[in-house]
Amino acid sequence: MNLENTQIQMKKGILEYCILHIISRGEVYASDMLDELTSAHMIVVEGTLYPLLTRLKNSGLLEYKWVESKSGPPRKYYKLTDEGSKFLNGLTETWDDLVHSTEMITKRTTANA
Amino acid sequence: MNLENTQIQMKKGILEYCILHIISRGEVYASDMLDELTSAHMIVVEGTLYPLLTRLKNSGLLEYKWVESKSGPPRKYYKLTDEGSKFLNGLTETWDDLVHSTEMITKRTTANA
DNA sequence: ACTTAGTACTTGGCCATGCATAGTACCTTA
DNA sequence: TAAGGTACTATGCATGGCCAAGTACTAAGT
Repeated sequence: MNLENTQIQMKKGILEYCILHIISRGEVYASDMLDELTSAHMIVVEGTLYPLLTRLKNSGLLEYKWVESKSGPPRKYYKLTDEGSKFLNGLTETWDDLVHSTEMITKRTTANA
Repeated sequence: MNLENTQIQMKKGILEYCILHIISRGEVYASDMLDELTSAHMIVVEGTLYPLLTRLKNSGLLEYKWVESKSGPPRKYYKLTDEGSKFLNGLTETWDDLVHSTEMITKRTTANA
């Protein structure tokens, strides 16, 4: 039980939410997402992102099309399906609730025993 | 891959943070924590809380003392160790960073492709 | 004494997901 | 042909929240 491990645990599920949000704003491929996540200081590695995208696609929340690239192999450009949009709405509510609940606890200063 | 499952995943690690925070404000036992978590709308069940407390104690972040009760079996009253206080400080920073990073992504409205 | 209900804590196994690591495949450049 | 970069894939592990069942102690009713 160390800090680094808890950081990892805290990220579980949140990443899914962030990824769906990024894709909701326009068609992107994996490296675009990594760039944006990195610039927001949300560290993610390939080995996490690619399996997540595959899971989301297999669940019907995402779809992609192959697009030729001028500098390398073709890329998968992702976008949300209708189901993905609905799912994202649900996640947004869940996340907002969670942040709010956490604030109710951590902003309290009086004891309760 | 459904909403309920993602809610569960999102809670990973965050609960640990909330529990440590509650204990940091005064000695409490498990039911006190459940009451406060419930009133903050953070749903937690016994089967989650008790193992978590045991893990935190075994890691040296918590310590407890038995206190007799007038209405049932004795209770374990928990408090933070010095190490637990330091750990909580680290978690606070991690959580604030994570919330901030998530906001940077979810409050953006312009596309990036 | 015995049963019933309530409170407090324990234990074992399941599952999803982030991560580490290694690997495949394609393109460009020299 | 070789070297390097880019993009995607596959396998297996560790963690922690959950479920379900169980133990143990107290109080109240008969």
